Amino acid sequence: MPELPEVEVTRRGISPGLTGRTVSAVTIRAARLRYPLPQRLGQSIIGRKLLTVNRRGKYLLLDFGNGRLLLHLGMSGSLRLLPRATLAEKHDHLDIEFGKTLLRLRDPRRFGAALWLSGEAGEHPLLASLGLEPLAEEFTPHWLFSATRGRSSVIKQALMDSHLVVGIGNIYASESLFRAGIDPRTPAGKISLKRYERLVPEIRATLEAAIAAGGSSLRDFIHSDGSSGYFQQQYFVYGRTGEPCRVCGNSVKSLRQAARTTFHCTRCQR
DNA sequence: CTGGTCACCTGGAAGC
DNA sequence: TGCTTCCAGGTGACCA
Repeated sequence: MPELPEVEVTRRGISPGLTGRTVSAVTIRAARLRYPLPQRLGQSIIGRKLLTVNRRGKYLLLDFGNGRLLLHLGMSGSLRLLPRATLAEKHDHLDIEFGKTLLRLRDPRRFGAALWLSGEAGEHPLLASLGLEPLAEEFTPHWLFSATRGRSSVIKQALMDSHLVVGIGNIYASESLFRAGIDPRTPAGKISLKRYERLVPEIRATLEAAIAAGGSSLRDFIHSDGSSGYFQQQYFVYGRTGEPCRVCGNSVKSLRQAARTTFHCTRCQR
């Protein structure tokens, strides 16, 4: 379930080995994921150098100078660096070869995306409407307070709205709200500035801790499936229905919000 | 414009 | 054992 931390760890995992390298081959094995795959990608990037690997929200942007390859991992996607000759398996949809190294996109549930953006990345509709980066300086308690005035939707959904703030998915929304002591059912527009002054730092701390946890497995990243360590961190509430709250011992509860499961502690979060 | 719901896809777990 | 059903999740589409 790649949320912002997993995508950032992926970026840090592939960037050093690929930046400045020249594309030697491209293989596409599927017609589409969320969107049709760019079947002519090879014509655009073979012989060109990868200049940078950037992240915007949960999107990765590989800049080749003449355009950018936008990648999204959906909920089951992964990117790995492998030796060129590594045989492809069932859900390996896209390979980009850089000499003897291979960048491989695997995505069993096909919720991910690969798009070739020949124009300015910011002009693409998928990127143009994105909200603030939660780790950027602009994401302040006062900004979130102002942006949510008049919103009747609950805070859990507001945090997961990528047009407001990017990168926070179901896991980190529940975890951040627990750490801030806020009931996930509270309307976002009714939360005080004082409470956002607690929530914003907790969002940052949650994301940064997850990046650090994944970062510790970066060394394995190159040769493994990239999943080691990411999800083995200790969640406070996520996926712990019926288990004791790590802070007060009360039973962790779950509920459905917008067709998603939310986990919370009714004693710690009010 | 806002908010709420659903489809997309597949593998794995749970239920029978 | 083997079949069926449910669930997970990010995001855009769609509707009220």
